[in-house]
Amino acid sequence: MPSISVEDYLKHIYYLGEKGGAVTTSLLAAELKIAAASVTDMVKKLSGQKYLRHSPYRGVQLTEKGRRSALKIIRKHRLWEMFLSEVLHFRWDEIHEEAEKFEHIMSEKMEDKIDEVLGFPRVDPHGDPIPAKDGTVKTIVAFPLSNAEEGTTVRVLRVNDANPELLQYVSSIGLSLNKKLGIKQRIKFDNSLVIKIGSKEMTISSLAAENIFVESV
Amino acid sequence: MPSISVEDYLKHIYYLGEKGGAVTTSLLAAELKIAAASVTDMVKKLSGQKYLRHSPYRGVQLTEKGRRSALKIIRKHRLWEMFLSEVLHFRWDEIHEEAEKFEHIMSEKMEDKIDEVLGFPRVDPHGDPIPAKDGTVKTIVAFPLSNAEEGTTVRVLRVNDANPELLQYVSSIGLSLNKKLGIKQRIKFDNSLVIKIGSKEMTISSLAAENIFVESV
DNA sequence: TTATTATTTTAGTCTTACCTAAATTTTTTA
DNA sequence: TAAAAAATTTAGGTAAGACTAAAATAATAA
Ligand SMILES: [Mn+2]
Ligand SMILES: [Mn+2]
Ligand SMILES: [Mn+2]
Ligand SMILES: [Mn+2]
Repeated sequence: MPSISVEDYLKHIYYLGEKGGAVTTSLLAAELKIAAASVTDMVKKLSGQKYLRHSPYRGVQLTEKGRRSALKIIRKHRLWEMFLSEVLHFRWDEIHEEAEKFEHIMSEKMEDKIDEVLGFPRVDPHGDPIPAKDGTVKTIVAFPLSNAEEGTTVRVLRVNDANPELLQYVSSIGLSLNKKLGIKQRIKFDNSLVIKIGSKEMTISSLAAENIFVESV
Repeated sequence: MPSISVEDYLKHIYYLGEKGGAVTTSLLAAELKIAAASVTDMVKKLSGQKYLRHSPYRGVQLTEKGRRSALKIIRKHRLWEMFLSEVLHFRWDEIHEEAEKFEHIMSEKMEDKIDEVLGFPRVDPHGDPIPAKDGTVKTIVAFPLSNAEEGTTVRVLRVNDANPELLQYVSSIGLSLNKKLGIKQRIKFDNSLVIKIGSKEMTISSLAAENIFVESV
């Protein structure tokens, strides 16, 4: 069984890999909030255990074994978020942090029970896909709200769950998954957007819009 | 925050203390399945942090601080067992082991949510009291079934939850919490008991009877 | 294309929580 | 009540996973 640290490394390497581009030591160090030298140590260990390939000075890439392990943890994380939200009625800005701990100690039996109680959900409360047991993940085709064009209408598919303050803010303006938004105007000066939710118009900053993912409608 | 190891030490020191008698290094070592020398190390550390008092070569005793910490963990453990049993429908022989891990990572918020969802239970699925938040514990007055007298009737109040096989066996003979038992006969040779549950008579070994706690009725 | 800067790795430590073997203290037995 | 046995502590180590500082390598700028 991989340790909690190993699981966290694998998960974050997977996340960074998904974003595209090389997964470098410094990127990982920033993501995990661990010194670069420590990351190098661990990377060498994980490489020895065939979880990933390491080209010194270049970066890392998960092997199939590493990818599978990462997806197992991500599945547990997202199922647990769903459970916290649906069954224990936690707010959607609270669940990510709780899930960060539970993902490491959930047995497979617990994973199955929760999956069943929830009715085998495919998507977590932030719109992220829940990887299947066989290692399949549905990719969600969405683009950042910040790229939406003036005059179009979009639907919210996903919100970055790593920042509770973003999630609180997003809720507070009445925005949630599957809501439709009208893109009224883009402010040149700071790239903020004037959007319409239901009958209300409001302005949303570029930073917030970069973390909200939508599809054209 | 105490580490997982520290929490386990405190919890098991509390358990041993409850049984009466001195809590010695060797007792703790056996309980925790850790070498005696390692226990001495940790005991010195915990003593330095005022979780307990240590008389070298004599044993340890929790301070009020230590007792409080122990009860917090035990509360989480038993609430979690309740939750696994009531909400996720785990069998009563499975829940103790799962709870051993979760007790260490449950936040206070999670503890409160679960308490609420369960309707503020006082007793766990094995009949053990759930300590209150203020550090109060209801003592359950019960004696081992192995001490019951021939010809009496008793009610099951508690079953030792540390051994899954015992729990499976206990269920399989139709025995559960609050069931009434007639004590028909004690076999001198091996101290086994002939008991009556409902209309069925059966024999139960002395070892099993020592782990089932009852009251006279 | 060389010099400067940034990134990555290596070397050497630290802490936690364990271990075994040896020394010390307490308890039991003769 | 002294010797033997058992329990406990001390001494010396290990492994995991972190750290800082220094050395090596790669990327960028002059
Ligand atoms: Mn999350
Ligand atoms: Mn999520
Ligand atoms: Mn238990
Ligand atoms: Mn229990």
